[in-house]
Amino acid sequence: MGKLHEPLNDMQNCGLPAALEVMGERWSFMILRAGFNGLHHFEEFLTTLGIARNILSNRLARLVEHGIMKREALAEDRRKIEYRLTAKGLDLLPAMLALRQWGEKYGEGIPSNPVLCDARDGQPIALIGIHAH
Amino acid sequence: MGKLHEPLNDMQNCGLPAALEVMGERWSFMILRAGFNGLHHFEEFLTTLGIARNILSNRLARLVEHGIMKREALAEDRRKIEYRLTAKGLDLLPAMLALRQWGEKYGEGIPSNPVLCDARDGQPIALIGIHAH
DNA sequence: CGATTTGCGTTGCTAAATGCTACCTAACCC
DNA sequence: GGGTTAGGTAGCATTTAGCAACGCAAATCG
Repeated sequence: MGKLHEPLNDMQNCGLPAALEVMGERWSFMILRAGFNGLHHFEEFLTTLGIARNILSNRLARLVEHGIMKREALAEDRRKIEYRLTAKGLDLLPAMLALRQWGEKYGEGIPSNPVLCDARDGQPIALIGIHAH
Repeated sequence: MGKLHEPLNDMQNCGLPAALEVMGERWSFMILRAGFNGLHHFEEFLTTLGIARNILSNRLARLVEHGIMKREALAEDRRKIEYRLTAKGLDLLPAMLALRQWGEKYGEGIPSNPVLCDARDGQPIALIGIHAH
């Protein structure tokens, strides 16, 4: 693998704080996961996640504000708002999966169900890991 | 790539909440990153991260409690405590890098400095992504 | 030896985030 | 119009984060 130590002085000069500004808040990752699983509506998130209404409202607004989800009222029923992951949001899939796989590996009584399978051969995808260039 | 939708009913039955129980707390990932960068002592974390003392104390204790770091007093100077990543903690590297790369990709004015380079050819490692089995 | 510094942590208090419950409003349905 | 539904807000209790000060034992200095 590679060398592990980078200069210490650029501790701030790094994408991690930027990423954590939104995704570090409570529920952000769970909402993201729900989004990946095909949920798109306020009440769906609400009942599936067991989050408080005001928090969910706030979190969705922040995700939209940061361009991770987009908010769109349906033409057929303008009460209904669709929250959908943007490209920026979809790009969080590796991070989400890596975190999740770690949780499955070390968590108690968590079935390691493969989330994604290859469309060609039906095999589960590989673990998220470090790969050479 | 694979199919994206998994059954909705197992929303809880998933490694993500388990992972977020520790790593979802504020500062956890930043402390982890500091650990990967060779920091091992309380005051180092404190000054480098700009975190409050009591929070750092609490967060380190929680990381130790969850087996992500281990706490060991140095023989040479028993005041000094070494906090080191365990195997479980090191296993968070892919998640941390994926998050960080995402932050670099979309963050403003964040230099995409390669954190890890291949020891053989000096090339930066590839982006964390989804790979077939 | 006593005095001081160092490393790590705790305590007390204020501010902010979270969570619960209830309420609000516009859009749809009849 | 009256009732329902989807999304969101408001008020208040609880939890967590943050700041500054203090505690304390191991090391170091004179």
